Amino acid sequence: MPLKLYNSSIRKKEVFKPLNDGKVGLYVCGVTVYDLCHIGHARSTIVFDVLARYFRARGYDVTYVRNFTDIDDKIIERAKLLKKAPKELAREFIDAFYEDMGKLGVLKADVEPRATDYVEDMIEMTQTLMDRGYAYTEGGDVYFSVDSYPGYGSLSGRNLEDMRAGSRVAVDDRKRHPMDFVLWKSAKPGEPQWPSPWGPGRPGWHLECSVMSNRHLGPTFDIHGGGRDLLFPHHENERAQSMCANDGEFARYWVHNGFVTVESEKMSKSLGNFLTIRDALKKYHPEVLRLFLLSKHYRSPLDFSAKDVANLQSGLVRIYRMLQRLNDLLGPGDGEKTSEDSLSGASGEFYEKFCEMMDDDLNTAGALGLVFDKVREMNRLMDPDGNGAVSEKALSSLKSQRDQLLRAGEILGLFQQNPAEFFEQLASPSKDVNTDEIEALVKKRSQARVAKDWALSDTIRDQLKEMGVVLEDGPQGTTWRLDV
RNA sequence: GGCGGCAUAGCCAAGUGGCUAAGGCAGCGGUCUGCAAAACCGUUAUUCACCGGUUCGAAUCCGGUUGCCGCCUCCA
Repeated sequence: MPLKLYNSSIRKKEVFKPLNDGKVGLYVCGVTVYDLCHIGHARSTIVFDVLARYFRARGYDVTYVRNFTDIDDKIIERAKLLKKAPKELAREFIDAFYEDMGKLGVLKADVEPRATDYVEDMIEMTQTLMDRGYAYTEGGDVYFSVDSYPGYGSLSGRNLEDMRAGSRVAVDDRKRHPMDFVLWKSAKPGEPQWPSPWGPGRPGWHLECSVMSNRHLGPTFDIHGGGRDLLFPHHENERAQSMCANDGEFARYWVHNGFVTVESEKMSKSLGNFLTIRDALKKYHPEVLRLFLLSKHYRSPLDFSAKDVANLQSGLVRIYRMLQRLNDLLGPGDGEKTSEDSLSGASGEFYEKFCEMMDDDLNTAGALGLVFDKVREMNRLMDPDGNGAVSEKALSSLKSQRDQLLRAGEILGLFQQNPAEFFEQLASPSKDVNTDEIEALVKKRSQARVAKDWALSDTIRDQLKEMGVVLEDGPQGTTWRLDV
C-alpha cells in the first residue's frame, strides 16, 4: 500500500516515491524566534512530527531537518525594544520552543540548523547567483531577478503578469521588477552584520532555507513542508534561488498545513486572541491539545474553540479510561514492561487499517475514528461474560490489540502516558485533594451501604461530588477518582 | 483586481463515482446498579449549502448561485 501525499505544487495527491529507496529527506520551515510559539506553530510542528514518525514506522530512514530563523527584521526590532542582543533574544525563544514543543510531545528533528551558522554559505550562494546572472546589486543590497528565471511562479501557481496587475505593494525603485526579492541586505549601523563582497550586511529572508536544505539534504530532496502561508512568497523564492544556484530539482513534494483560527478569528495581537502554547497549556492537558490539533485533516483550516477542545478531551478521557481498565486487567503496557522493540513489532488488523488511513495523505482524523472503534471493541471484550469473568482468549486478544493501539499512538504521539498519571494531571490544576479525608468518607459510605442506609450513603456521595470526587461501586468494592 | 480553498446531523469531523453516509461530543431509550458512576446495546442526516448538468448510478465529476475563509505584504 503506497503512501500518498498531497503535493501543493501540482495541487493533487500523489504516490510518494522517495529519491533514494528507503530514505526520506524532509525539510520543514521552522519558526522565527522573536516571540513565544502559538497554537498555529504547534499545529505545523506536530503535523510534521507525525509525518516523520510515520515514515520511520513505515521503515524509512528519515533525515528530518527543521530550522530556526534566528536573524531577521522582527528579531532585530524586538531585541531593540527589549534592549537585548538579537542573539540573546533568539536563544531565549529557541529554549522556549523546546520547552513548549517538548510538552506537546514533539520529537527533535535530526538536524536543527540556525540561520546565523550558515551565513558563509549564504554569501557563497548569493555570489553564485550573481555569477550566473540571476542577481544584481543595488547599493549594498543584492536582489534576485525573477525575470531571469522562467520557472518563477510555477510552485504557487501564479504568473508575474497577474501579480503585477493586482499588486498593492509599494514598488521599490531600486528593484528592476516589483517581485524581485532581497538576497543580501545591507546593514544599518548597530544592526547585526557580516562582511560580504557587497559590504557589511545580513542575508535575505529566503536564503537560509535554500542553503541549509542544500547542505543537509542536497540540491534535490524529497519533501519540503511548512505552513500554507509560506507557499508564497517564501517557498516560491526559495525554490527559484535554489534551482538557479544548485542545479537540482529542489523539493519534489511540497506539503503545506492549514491555518489555525481561534474562536473563528485569525490570530492577531490586535484582536487579543493570540493564543500561545504556554497559555493553552495552562488550560489543557498537552495530549488534549495534541489530539485536538490532529483531529482534523492537516490541510484544512482548524478552528480552536474552547467548546470543541472540551469535547475532544471527553474523548481522550474515554480512551485513557479504557487503557486504565486494561492495565488493571493485564498489568501495565507502557514504560518498562513493554520495550520499544516489542511494540514496534506489533502488527495486526487494526494496525494495518491504521496505516492504510495514514497512507491517504496522513489522514489522522480518519485514523482517530479507527482508534475510537477499537476502544469500544476492547471495552466490550473487557465487559464480563455470563460468569462475571473475562475469558483467556479475550485476554490474549486484548494484549495484542493494546500493542497495536499503543503503536499507533506512538506514531501520533498520543496515549503515551500512564493512565493514572494522565488523570492526575488532568484533574490537578482545578482541585486540591486531601486523600485521607476522601478515603475516610468513602469508608464511612461503604459502611452505610452495608447497613443499607441509602440516605446516608447518598449524602456522602453528594458531599464527595462537591469535592470533585466521583465514586464507582464495583464488585470489588468502591473506587474513587477525581472528576475531570 | 488576480489565485486558491471550504460548505456533511444540535456541535466537532471522516468519507471525493456504486453495499446500510465512519468516528467523537451532547441528547434520548435500555442492560448493569439500592440509586448512581463507568462500560456496553439501541437510537438521533432518505441525506451531504442552493440550482442545473454528465452518468445506469454523485455528498463525491462539470457549470452556475449564495455564504465563509486564505494567499497576493512579515506570518506556521
